[in-house]
Formats: sequence, structure tokens, C-alpha cells
Amino acid sequence: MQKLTKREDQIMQIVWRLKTAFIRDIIEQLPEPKPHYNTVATIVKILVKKGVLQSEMIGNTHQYSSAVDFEAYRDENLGSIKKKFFGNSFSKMMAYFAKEENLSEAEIEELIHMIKSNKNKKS
Amino acid sequence: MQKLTKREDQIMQIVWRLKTAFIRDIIEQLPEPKPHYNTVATIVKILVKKGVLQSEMIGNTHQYSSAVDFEAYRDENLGSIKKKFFGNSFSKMMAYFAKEENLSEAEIEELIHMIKSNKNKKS
DNA sequence: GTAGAACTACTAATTTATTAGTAGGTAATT
DNA sequence: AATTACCTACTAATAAATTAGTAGTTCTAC
Repeated sequence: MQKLTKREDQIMQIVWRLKTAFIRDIIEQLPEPKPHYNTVATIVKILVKKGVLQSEMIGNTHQYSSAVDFEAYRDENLGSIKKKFFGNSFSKMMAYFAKEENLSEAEIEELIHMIKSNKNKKS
Repeated sequence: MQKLTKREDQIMQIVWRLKTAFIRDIIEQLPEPKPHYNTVATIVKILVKKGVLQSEMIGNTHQYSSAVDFEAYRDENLGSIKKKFFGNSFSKMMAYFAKEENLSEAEIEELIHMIKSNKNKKS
């Protein structure tokens, strides 16, 4: 999958959240200052060409939806994080996380549950 | 702290690793195809202007070192990743990385112990 | 002392990314 | 049927990022 630019990424985040979107929906979600309609349309067209968005004609306007799943994109993006920030050491990373967030008892229980049940289930 | 571009980030990773570096050291660490000396020098100069690198004259050449600490940069990055990919939930993010790791039972126990004992010990 | 290597500062070209203009179509509204 | 709003496709302008050229300096080695 092709790398996305900042703007492309921003638009994809919106589409992933909305599932399907018209240009106007994307603009609505973008923070001020809102870009010009055609600006968004241009980037969306690039995303279609890159194969990360697909479009369907609804009436006489395009409706867009993601053509790659969020999880795949996330996995690609996070692939090098551990290496980049923790010298590839899992335990260093976990120590960081554990220290960083003051988790409540309930959150800790939930997390432990998640870790145990998700074991070896990486999609 | 200002956002870094890809190339800038790549160079900063090297400087953080080496602690101090001359342009030639950075080039040496960069993968093939190595960019032109002046290309690196230009980006380094941008990094100085942004305030993330500082330079010191050693003889008649510049030696560069980081002016912001790696930890701060890492924290910023992990913060935005958390928001972007895990709905701002630290435990979801932890669970994600834990899942990736295919931990043994013993390792899971150790991890759980660590989570519990590090609780509320934020530096 | 001249040739070469590596640096400097400065500038410029190229590529990539972002923004938005123009012109024309469709549909609803008055 | 003219006005308005919003869409289309296509093109172009601008901005940001990356790359590298030129010219001059210093140092080292022949």
C-alpha cells in the first residue's frame, strides 16, 4: 500500500470513521480553516488513484468508501515504532506504557484480560 | 516542538543515536543511495533553525548535537499515535503491541506483574 | 606551491504536496 | 426561465520538501 501524505492521511481517517462519505461530509469533518471543495475533491481523486478509496455514483455525485482496511494501514504504520523508539525492545516499550499511564484498577484488569485473550490472535 | 518531515526525522534518529555527529557521520549512517553532502547539510541547517539541533565549531567544521531530548519527541509521537490509531486509549495501544509479540505464559505473567507494580510510578 | 579532499555559505533546480480557479452540468426554488 | 447551490472534470498556481550546483576556504600530502 502506498504511503499517504499528511492531508491524505487526514482524509482517510475521516472516511474510516464515517465508513462512507461524500466530499461535503469530509469537509464538514475537517477543522477550520476548511479547504476549498475542489481541494478536497482533488486529494480524494488521488486517493482513488492510489487505490485506498473507492467511489460509487449515488444519483449524480460520488460517494466514497475505504478500499483498504484501517487495521492494515495501522499495522503498516506501527511496524517500525518499537524499533524507532525503544531500540526494538518490547519490555522497554511496555515499561514505558505502564509507567506513562496511571491506569485504574479496572483498566488494569481490562488490559490484562485483553492481553491474555488476544494472545496469538494477531489477525 | 515543530513537526519533522520524513528526512528530518531520519536524520534526527541518527543524531540521537550518535549523540554528536558531523555531516559525514550522518551520511555514513544513511542507507544507499546516499544523498549529496550539501543535501544533508541543508536539512541539518533547517533542523538548527527549527531548534532541534545545535551546532558547535570543532576546528573549522560544525559538530551537531540534539537540542531536544529524544524522550520528548517520542512522547509527542506516541501521543498522536495513541489518538490516531487507538481512540486515545493507552491500554488498547498496549494490548496491541502485546498481542504482536506472541508472549509465552511466563512472559505474560511477568508483564502483568510489571503493569501492576509500575502503577502510579510515573517518573 | 599545487592537487585533492572535505568543508563552508549561498543559491537554485526539482519534485512532491496542497490549494484552488475555470467552465460546464444538474436539480431544486422562486 | 433565471437564480442559486452543489456537483463534475480539467487545469493551473502555490507552497513545502528534497536535492544538488557553484564558488570559495582550509588543511593535508605530495
